[in-house]
Amino acid sequence: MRNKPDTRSKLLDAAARLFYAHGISATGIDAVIAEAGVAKMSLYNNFESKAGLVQAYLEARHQQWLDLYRARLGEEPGGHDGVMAVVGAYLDHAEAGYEHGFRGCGLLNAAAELEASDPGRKIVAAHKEEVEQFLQGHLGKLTSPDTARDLAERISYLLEGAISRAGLEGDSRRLRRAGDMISSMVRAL
Amino acid sequence: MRNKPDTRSKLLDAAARLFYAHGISATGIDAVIAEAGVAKMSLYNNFESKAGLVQAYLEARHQQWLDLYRARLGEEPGGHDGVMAVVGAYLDHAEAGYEHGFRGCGLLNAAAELEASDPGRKIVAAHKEEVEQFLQGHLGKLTSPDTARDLAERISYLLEGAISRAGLEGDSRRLRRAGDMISSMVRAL
DNA sequence: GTCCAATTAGACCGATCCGTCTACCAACTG
DNA sequence: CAGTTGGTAGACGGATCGGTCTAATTGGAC
Repeated sequence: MRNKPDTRSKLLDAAARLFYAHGISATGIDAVIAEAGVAKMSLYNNFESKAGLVQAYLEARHQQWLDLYRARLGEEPGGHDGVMAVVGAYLDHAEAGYEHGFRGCGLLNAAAELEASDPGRKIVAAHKEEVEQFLQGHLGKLTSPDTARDLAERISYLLEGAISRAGLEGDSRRLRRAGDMISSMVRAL
Repeated sequence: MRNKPDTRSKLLDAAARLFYAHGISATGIDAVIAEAGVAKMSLYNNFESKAGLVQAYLEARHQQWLDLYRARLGEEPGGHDGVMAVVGAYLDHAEAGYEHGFRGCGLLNAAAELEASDPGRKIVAAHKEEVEQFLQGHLGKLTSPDTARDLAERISYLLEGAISRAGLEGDSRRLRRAGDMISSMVRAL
């Protein structure tokens, strides 16, 4: 195996930057390899096609969110803290300092330019479903299963709506306001 | 002036179908004119460029939403009915029977593939802001201005989040559930 | 030192991109 | 009638698209 700089990672990082900033279809293969500083054949050695690179991008983005979430999540968090760890992961993503500006949730943006039948949409749908499950788990410590389920759904909508509107405006303020709403909803349980 | 079939409308309708179903960058000019059944020069007689066509698409989509909303809005609606007219417009869009499937809010999807600096994003941001203002106006009939403002913001997030998740799943169920949440929130005022 | 697998730069492919241009045509206006 | 307007069909251009290929080079593993 070759040593560290890791061609595949360079490609994935470059693709992530460009896909997020300019969109997926607007980003050509040549732009990705130039940004990665890598030969074109290296892309096709590591990924089956552009679609394969997109798939890997979606999965990496999902994993990144999980990492942010786990970093926010202490051990044995209470219900309120657990919910706020989810909110915190959204805030971290929004405030990550993108070169070309914050443009909302990368996974939602990607899904928005994929055909209805594209398997990438399922990845994004599953990711959002998993986030809702995390919320439901935390809320279950504070209230009945039925209430936890309903509230998790409601909080999911608040978060996704807030990050969409925040993306349109280019900053995280609306996400912070949604976080405040969510915090007080959970505290009121 | 030429008579009815109206070349410009044919182009705008064709562009709307293709842009919504396949995304904007993935839709070429040649596909648009083929779908419209129109010569290429007719596109450039009616629009400055593809970007101009996109701009017109965004404005038309905004106008369509306003039409759906006004159709739902009786005269002198009460606060609850007014809010539910907004919700109804979202539902109408979701259930409009797209050839290639429901894929969420066309304006959010479009914004998702526009650069942060693209003027089209401002159109979408302003549209969402206007929707929130409508909500605030209706809620103002039922409660204090401060509460109306806060609740309008919250309902906006619920709606945008619900339509995003509904789009990922390809049907309007999540939007209906959000509508139920919103209805009971407003009734509780 | 020899081998091997990964990487390199870049030529090359056919297809498609957005946009321009020409030449012709149909319908309405005066 | 002549003139104007907006449409048609399609060739054309240069750029870029995703993807393949070759030939030379690299850096361990043995």
